Amino acid sequence: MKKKLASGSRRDALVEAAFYIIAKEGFEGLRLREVASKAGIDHSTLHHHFHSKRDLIAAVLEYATKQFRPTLPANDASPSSLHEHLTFLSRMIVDRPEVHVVLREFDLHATRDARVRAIITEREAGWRERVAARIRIAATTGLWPPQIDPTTGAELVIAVIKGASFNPKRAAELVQSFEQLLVQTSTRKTSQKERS
Amino acid sequence: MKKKLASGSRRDALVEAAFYIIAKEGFEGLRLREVASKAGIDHSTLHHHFHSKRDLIAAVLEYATKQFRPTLPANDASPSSLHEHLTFLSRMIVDRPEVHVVLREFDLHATRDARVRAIITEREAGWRERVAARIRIAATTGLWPPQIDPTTGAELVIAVIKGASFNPKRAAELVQSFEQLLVQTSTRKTSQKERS
Amino acid sequence: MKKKLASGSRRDALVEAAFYIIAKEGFEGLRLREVASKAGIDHSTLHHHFHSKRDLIAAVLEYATKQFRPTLPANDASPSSLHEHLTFLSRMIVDRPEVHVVLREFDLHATRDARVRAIITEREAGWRERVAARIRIAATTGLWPPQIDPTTGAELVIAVIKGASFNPKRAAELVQSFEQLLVQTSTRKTSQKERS
Amino acid sequence: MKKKLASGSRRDALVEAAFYIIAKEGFEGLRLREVASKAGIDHSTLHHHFHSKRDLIAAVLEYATKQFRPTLPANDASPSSLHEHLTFLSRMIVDRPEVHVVLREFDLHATRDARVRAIITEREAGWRERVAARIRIAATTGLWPPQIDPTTGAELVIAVIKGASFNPKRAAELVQSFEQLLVQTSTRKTSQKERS
DNA sequence: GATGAATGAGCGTTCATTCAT
DNA sequence: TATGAATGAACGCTCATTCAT
Repeated sequence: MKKKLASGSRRDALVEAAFYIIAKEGFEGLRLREVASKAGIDHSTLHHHFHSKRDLIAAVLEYATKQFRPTLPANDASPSSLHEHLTFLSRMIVDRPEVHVVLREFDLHATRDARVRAIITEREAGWRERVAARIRIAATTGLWPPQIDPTTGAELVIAVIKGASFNPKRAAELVQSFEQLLVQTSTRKTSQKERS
Repeated sequence: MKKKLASGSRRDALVEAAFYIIAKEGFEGLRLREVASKAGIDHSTLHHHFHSKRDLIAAVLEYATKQFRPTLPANDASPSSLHEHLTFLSRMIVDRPEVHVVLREFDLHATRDARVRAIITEREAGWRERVAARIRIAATTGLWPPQIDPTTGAELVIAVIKGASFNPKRAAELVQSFEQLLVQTSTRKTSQKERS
Repeated sequence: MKKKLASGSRRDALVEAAFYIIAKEGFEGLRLREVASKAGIDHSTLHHHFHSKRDLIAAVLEYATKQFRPTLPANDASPSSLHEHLTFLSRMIVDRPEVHVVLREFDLHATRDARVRAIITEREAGWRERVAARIRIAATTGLWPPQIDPTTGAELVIAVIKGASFNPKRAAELVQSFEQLLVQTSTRKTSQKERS
Repeated sequence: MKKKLASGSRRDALVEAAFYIIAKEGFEGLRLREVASKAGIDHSTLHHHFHSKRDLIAAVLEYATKQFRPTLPANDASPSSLHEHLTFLSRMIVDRPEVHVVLREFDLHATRDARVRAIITEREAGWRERVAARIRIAATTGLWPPQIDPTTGAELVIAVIKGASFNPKRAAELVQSFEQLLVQTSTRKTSQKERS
């Protein structure tokens, strides 16, 4: 006998199953039958929860991006909030590489699926803004080089994170050395100001 | 009437067709019938040139990585060789975004296909070494911050390029601002030395 | 409109269709699409009932061997049970030559398919034993020449039946003359005993 | 460099290769590419020797039946010629089981290919006649029971041989016990005559 | 909501055959 | 003779989806 689950949790189980399959096999390896069987239900029942494969995929994207939320450091206004953000992200890459791997799959998938593209674009816009905000704060305390404008800087930060996610083993040191570039520049800048 | 092509060119046509399909549709959208018809031959003839789909995929990977070779700036020993490399790569992302998109597809695909993984690993090791070598030169002329060791630095450079390839529109400015971080750090460093 | 059939009967229909195709075309001529269309369903539905072609083939083998069961004379202990068995088998060859033809196909196929081989070996061992048992009874009543041991005799009987199945038109007279060999030997034996 | 072979020997090599493939894999497993590569030539060259697959198959049948010729005991008129024939055939089954296995494949194949059927029918008619002739001689010397007419007897002999060919391991003892049936009947018969 | 049966498009691959060289 | 390239039909099998129960 299968355990009866609360209304939404069967849906959640399906999304999680799909998430892990995409992480392991990529979009090429995503088969609804396998998703359903991982969630312990018949493959035709899956269609009661998701009208089509694309619906499930969209739900997986939502799930993947939400992985960040619950653990995101909230103190956005702190001078070290950029550092905290980078630390958080590089830890995510190390501890849960699947999350970033799946998101990279979605980045590439976005060009082929308008629905995915819309979600990705919107989420990324939000991320970019928040990073830019943290950069602005960091800039005021000498933790970000002022000659690099926050918007482009946010783009660079995002690129470093995405790039690092392809190499989870070295992601931590890689992000750390990126931060060295920022901080030493700023420190020096500060000391110059102090000297003058 | 069958078209007659020089030996090998049919094969090349198939590889190029597959390359562009992967760029547009991803691995999920790669169908041998479509590849063959794009190359103007019957789909069963494709198997005369490539034993299996995996063989074709491996050939596409070789093709994609070779896209860099012919246009790579050769002057490796120049002090600005790192800058030239970065400029070259960011231009590639802008001018031929497909090449990097396909390579990102392969990065993700590598985890699922040992043959692809082997090629990717080997090529990337070569790239990493060459970048590290350029970094060492740059470090001697103050174009690279000496506190960041060349090996980790190469990793960082690669991450920036890979990350930038997801955003071709802003790749140029993004890479440029990354270089600003390097140069200004070094410049300042230099001026410090001069001051002392 | 889809036809609705009682559960299992679709499966049976597929097995029977495959059986008759093998009888007519041999294993070389067995195509799943043809099997499915003979059973009135789409060829992909066949895979809902049989995971693979080999599964279907195994089911056909079970079906073919079961053709004997329902009509097998049960009175194994009767002195004439061997005769009844031979009569039954030669009638089968005449009336339903396909059954034996398919079984000969399986005999040859067994060397190439371990699953088929296992089933064939097991069934044949059972057959051999039952024939040997009937021979033992026949021997006690002078209907089997005692100088031929029942195990080898069973082998001989099976060989005669298999050989006869290649020539359905003359199978009856052929088996009959084989029995003449047995009976006359025994009769003579008996008369010898009587004389002594 | 391939050795140049005399005109017919390449053809022979193809036929032999096909023969052994049929023995091992059956008609289902017979692929011209494999035949050609076993004979050391390109698969399209095979079509210079055999117009079609059916032509090759017909040639294999000729080859298989000819396997008997060179070693067939010639002394047809000897009283023991039937015994010699049976001994020869059962030895063939033991020593070269492939020959009989292939012939059984052809027996079944005959129903589907008129050309094969014609050859088989003709060869078998010849065989049947020769066996009947030997039986007639044996009958005159008490080595065949006179109440079984030579034509039907030939059929029985052929059936025994065909049936035995499915079980090469026991073919020898099986044929031997068949002969016991014949000889003892006759011997007894003879002794009866002597007694009377 | 859950299931089993069914569908149809399509996939990678095979293979006998043809043809130009 | 021999080969490599090409063809087209067909094969076993997959998979998202539909539908009646």
